[in-house]
Amino acid sequence: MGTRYHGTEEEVRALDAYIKLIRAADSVSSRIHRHLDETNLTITQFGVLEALYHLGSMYQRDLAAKLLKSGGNITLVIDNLEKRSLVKREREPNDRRCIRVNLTEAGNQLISHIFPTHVAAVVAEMATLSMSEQEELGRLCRRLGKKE
Amino acid sequence: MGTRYHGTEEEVRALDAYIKLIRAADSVSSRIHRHLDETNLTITQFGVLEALYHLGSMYQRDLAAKLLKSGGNITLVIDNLEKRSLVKREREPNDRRCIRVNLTEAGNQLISHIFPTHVAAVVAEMATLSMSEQEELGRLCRRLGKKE
DNA sequence: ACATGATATTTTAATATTAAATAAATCAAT
DNA sequence: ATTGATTTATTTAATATTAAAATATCATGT
Repeated sequence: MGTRYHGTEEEVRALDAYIKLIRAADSVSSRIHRHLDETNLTITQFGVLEALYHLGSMYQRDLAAKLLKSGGNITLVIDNLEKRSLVKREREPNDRRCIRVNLTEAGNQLISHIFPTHVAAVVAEMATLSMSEQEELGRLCRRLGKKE
Repeated sequence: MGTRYHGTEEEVRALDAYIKLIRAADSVSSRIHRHLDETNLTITQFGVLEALYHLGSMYQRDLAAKLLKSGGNITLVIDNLEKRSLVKREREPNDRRCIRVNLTEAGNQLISHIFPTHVAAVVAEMATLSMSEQEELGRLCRRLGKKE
């Protein structure tokens, strides 16, 4: 009972920073996305709508790359959004392997309605840190994420 | 096509820091846990074994709280670990609602074998940042995570 | 033209994850 | 002591997620 890990200073510092990073991302993200409850959107579904809203219609391949998800996953997420008529598929004539995903009118209405709420939630959540601290966090995280 | 979000400075900074935080946590965690591939353990399964290894036997309730997962999820994860004989369940005599989860000998062997690899991966990954940067990241993340 | 290889999507099988409903055990309070 | 509320674990239903296999399409080189 209670034998916590005792490593070198370097190890303890790395483990500590790592666990705090994971926990912060987890709890911040779940608080920020709480407003999605009313819409019955999952985080990934929101991510798809948001990408289409800001970048225009996209291939499933590009959605997968942008959202860091597998192709099979995107297929299912698009299926579920399509069932709710929030997006529609369209086969690309020039390259019939590809499928272009578009917002429907309903999808566009929904995301344009909830995106400002999302921004407000992000701002409120990050306001725990000062402006310069947010910038510092961004710098550190970018270096950590950008490895390969 | 390509209409990126244009908000106030405050909004852009918050959104930027937020997305970098999420991406860093995601990619760092997936790189760190790559070594689990050989063991066929999922991240949550690893989390359960690690908690039991360092804290001793625990109730499912406490595992759920520590790993920030729902009770139903923990039930399934323990099911799958139990199938592989890595943990065992034991009803608590004093309070028969509770179930105490223990490492088996095989579970103990496995986690004590892979934990040093895990630590090495964390150290290597976090070495992108200097010691003081790791500490700064930890401080910022702790404040962000600790809200409520 | 045809074989080969690469790419995009879908499907399948397994686990994760949550919310909600259920069942069992305990606790509290009159 | 009995009723009522709380707590713990399980089950169920739905979506997420990945890896791997299967399909379909395109591109290339001969």
